[in-house]
Amino acid sequence: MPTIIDVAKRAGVSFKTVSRVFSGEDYVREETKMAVLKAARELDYKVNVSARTLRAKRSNKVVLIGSNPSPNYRNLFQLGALSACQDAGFDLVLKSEFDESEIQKLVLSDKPVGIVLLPPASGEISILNSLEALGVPVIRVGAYPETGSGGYCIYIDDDAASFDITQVLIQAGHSAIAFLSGPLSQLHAQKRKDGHLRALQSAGISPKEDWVLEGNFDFKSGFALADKLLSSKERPSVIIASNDEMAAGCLAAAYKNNLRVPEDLSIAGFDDSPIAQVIYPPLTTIHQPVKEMAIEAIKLLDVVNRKKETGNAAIKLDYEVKLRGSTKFIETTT
Amino acid sequence: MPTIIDVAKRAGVSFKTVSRVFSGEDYVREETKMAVLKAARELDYKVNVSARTLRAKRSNKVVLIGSNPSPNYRNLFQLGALSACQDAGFDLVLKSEFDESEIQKLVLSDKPVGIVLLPPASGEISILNSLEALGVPVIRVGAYPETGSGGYCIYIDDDAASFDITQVLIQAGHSAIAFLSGPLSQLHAQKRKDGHLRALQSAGISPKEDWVLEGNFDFKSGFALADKLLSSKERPSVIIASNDEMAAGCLAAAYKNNLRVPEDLSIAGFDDSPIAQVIYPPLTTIHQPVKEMAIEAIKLLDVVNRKKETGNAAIKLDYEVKLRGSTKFIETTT
DNA sequence: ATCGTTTATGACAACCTTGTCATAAAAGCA
DNA sequence: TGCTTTTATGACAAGGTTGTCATAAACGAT
Repeated sequence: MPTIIDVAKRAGVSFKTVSRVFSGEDYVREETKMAVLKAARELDYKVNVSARTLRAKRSNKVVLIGSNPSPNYRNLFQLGALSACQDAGFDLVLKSEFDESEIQKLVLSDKPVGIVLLPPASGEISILNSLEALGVPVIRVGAYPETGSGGYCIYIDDDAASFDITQVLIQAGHSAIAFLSGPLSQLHAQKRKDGHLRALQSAGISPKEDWVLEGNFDFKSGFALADKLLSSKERPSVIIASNDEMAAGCLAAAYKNNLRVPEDLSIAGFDDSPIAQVIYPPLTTIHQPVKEMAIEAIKLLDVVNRKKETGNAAIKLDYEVKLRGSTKFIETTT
Repeated sequence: MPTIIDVAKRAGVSFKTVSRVFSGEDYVREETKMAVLKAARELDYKVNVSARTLRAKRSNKVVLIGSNPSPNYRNLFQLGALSACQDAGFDLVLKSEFDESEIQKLVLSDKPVGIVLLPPASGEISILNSLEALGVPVIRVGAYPETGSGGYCIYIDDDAASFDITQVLIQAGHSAIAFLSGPLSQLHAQKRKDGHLRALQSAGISPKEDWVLEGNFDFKSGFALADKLLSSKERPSVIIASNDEMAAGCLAAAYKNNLRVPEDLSIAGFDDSPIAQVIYPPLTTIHQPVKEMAIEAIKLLDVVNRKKETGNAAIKLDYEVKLRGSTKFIETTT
């Protein structure tokens, strides 16, 4: 493997200049830069990450902490993050849970480029604070800038998305609408509920208290709650779940109760995770650009890494209502 | 952060001796070793991986190449590999696909501890050969020692597992059995089919040609094939799919065709991936110890890494038939 | 023309570990 | 005993990069 010195010789400059080119330092003439890059290309030079890390006391690791209960969401995010990391030359290190002392050790010994937090960890202020104290850039996915003082946030407008999907279902002729929220201690779960209620209100529908239930973002709670809803006398015509896992649970409960979807019951989810299309009928849901969020997260870290200073920013991405087979359009007799 | 030198001072030995202790070299008195470890503990010393990698020209990266079409299988394996890597002090680098030139570059520049291949890449001899030529240890998951000359194999007996689940269903009273195989170019897909046919034969059931179909290990092909099976005149009483994704597709097709599972149709899968319990009814399937396979894979690499030499071995793990709600036991009127 | 500032480049040390070689003590053997 | 071999430890260099400092040229302002 060629080193910086080989490239320097070939380009006729000092090895320090080559270093400058590859570490993105200033003060290299455009002409010199080109010559260096040409020489590097000819030799197929690759920077030695270990040496760089050793000297610069900064690794190329990105730590992804994913304690999200939905494996589909996690998996999708990982995939996006993975390819973005490959492009940026970062190593993706996965941690399944947030363990303060472990992370602290990791940060101190490895000096990672940054830490990406998935919900619900991304919403916990105590976590944010302890990471900021370590001076490591933090990207919070699915968290809002109004929570916590700093860090970088990447999010969608959960409130508006929930409003939209509810509105669409109302326009489809539904009025007996049940809603399964996530744990309300999580801000995005709360926002999804808020948006839903707002849509009901603006349509003049008063929410039935028994039909707004709190789940846990997983299949099991979705199944249990929907089973309860469907086995009682008065049934909703549609259940909106706050994520796709819970929606899958609703679907299961429907079949258990001998109801056909969407003929007897409509179901909607949230996330558009892979599971949405691996069940029958495919799920009406909110498409969240999870992969794009991952890519933005890594891009952000790349910028922060180059600038060598931490700041803060918030990126709001667009969502999309996906109408699929799990919801029925009721003919309104006008 | 303390270095090897700090530890050496505290323990009253040379830094080289400390290095010996941490890199597992021979020729350190037990007594000295203990003193070093004590000093290291007191200082909370951690080896600097970059420095080690730089000097030893060997990284602590494990490359996991997962081109498996079942995201659930991949995800589960990743999780197991991840925690095992953390224990062993390895970094897990994920690659979604096998790209010969990319991998070659990676091996040459990073000198990874080893490469873990998931199916179907693990079964392709050309891949194995090109990796062996690079001299990097290869762990093949779901591949058989009889394929290819070397490397390390971790697998289950697909033939026997398929035999067993088929036999269980026959004993449950089924005789109209359809089977969806994976792509027969993949050896484990072929074995699952073989085991199935063997079980039919040993029960004196002659397989219907139209009921043994080749799918692609994904939801879509499972759905399409089952839809075809179920919309024809003569229906099987059970469909055995070669993995859970395809079984989920069968379930969807059943609902589409207005059939109740398991009342009108039984379904069985293979893998016991998370999806098996996130559908309704939960899937009768073969539990594959995917996490254990991942852990074994990393353990193997750890051993190989310490010995600094590549050999070969094969580890066969146990499977288990999981009977769940998706299959019906037919009362036999004796 | 002179001086201060910015731009561009180089020389050299430092980062922390492992590899190589040297050396001394202990053990094995004739 | 005297010799070779094994065990145990240390001194020192090397690995490829970036940080620091020095220096020279180019530029701008007086």
